[in-house]
Amino acid sequence: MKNRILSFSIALAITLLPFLSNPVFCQSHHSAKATSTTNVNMALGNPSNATTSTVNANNYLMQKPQYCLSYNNKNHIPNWVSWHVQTSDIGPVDRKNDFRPDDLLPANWYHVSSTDYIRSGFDRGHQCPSADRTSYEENNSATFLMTNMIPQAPNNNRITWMHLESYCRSLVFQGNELYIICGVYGQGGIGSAKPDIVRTLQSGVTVPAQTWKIIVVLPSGENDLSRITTQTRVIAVLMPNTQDCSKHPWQNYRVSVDSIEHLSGFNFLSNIPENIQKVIESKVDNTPVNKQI
DNA sequence: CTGTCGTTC
DNA sequence: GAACGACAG
Repeated sequence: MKNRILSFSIALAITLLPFLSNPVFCQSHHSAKATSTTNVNMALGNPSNATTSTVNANNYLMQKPQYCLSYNNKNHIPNWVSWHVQTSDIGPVDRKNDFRPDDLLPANWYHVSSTDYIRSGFDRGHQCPSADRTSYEENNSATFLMTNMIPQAPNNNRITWMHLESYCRSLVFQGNELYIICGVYGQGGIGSAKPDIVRTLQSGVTVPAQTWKIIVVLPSGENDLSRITTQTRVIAVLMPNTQDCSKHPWQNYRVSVDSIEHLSGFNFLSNIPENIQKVIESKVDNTPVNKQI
């Protein structure tokens, strides 16, 4: 009996240790300024008022140490995924490639599997990128849950979108931390299998028409949203989920946050004071980007 | 030319 | 596990 309790305690400690030492998770506890939420990954707000009620199946909130999302059970893809990235999130861990269903979805819902995208002409496109979560194995592994994936046209995913992801990481290495949120809009994309518009994969997963992303750039520092001012750089893009997306670099797809709000009906950056939101959401980023990334 | 990143099969 | 494409350096 004694041994059992002892071995259970050890098992518990082993289970909890990586979790408790995970900087992403720990930081979520002292993001004092994040008002309605304690998770650093959605510190700037919950753009669709997603909830953890299973009744709210098409706007179902999932909070993970690595990222947060609103899941759409009708479309079988997330409405949006939100995360925070800083230098400590990027480490030595190899890409795990363990694409798999997300067991944390309610048991009676359809669980998208890794094979649902097979031969569809669309990539299993990460929302929170693998390369933004390489500090610990479990953090990288978490990005391969299918609730973090959308059917993404290969040229969108591997070229234009990836260049923006790389550019974001270069901003982190230059001494910034980023609050990122991205998601989908509409239905019907053009993948690599045929030149026609595809509305759903054979497995029933919705193919979005557009992908969008919003990046708030802050110099690395204490996790305090009061540092966000009218001068804070915000990059927002909206691009087609098609193969010819890559005809232009991501810079050409820059828009205002306002325009994505009008399109989607979401309310972004809602934890920032209104007067500041007003200014930074109406601008279109025009910072020159030297390299072709 | 090698390394990185995101993929497919 | 092998191979691919698009870069960056």
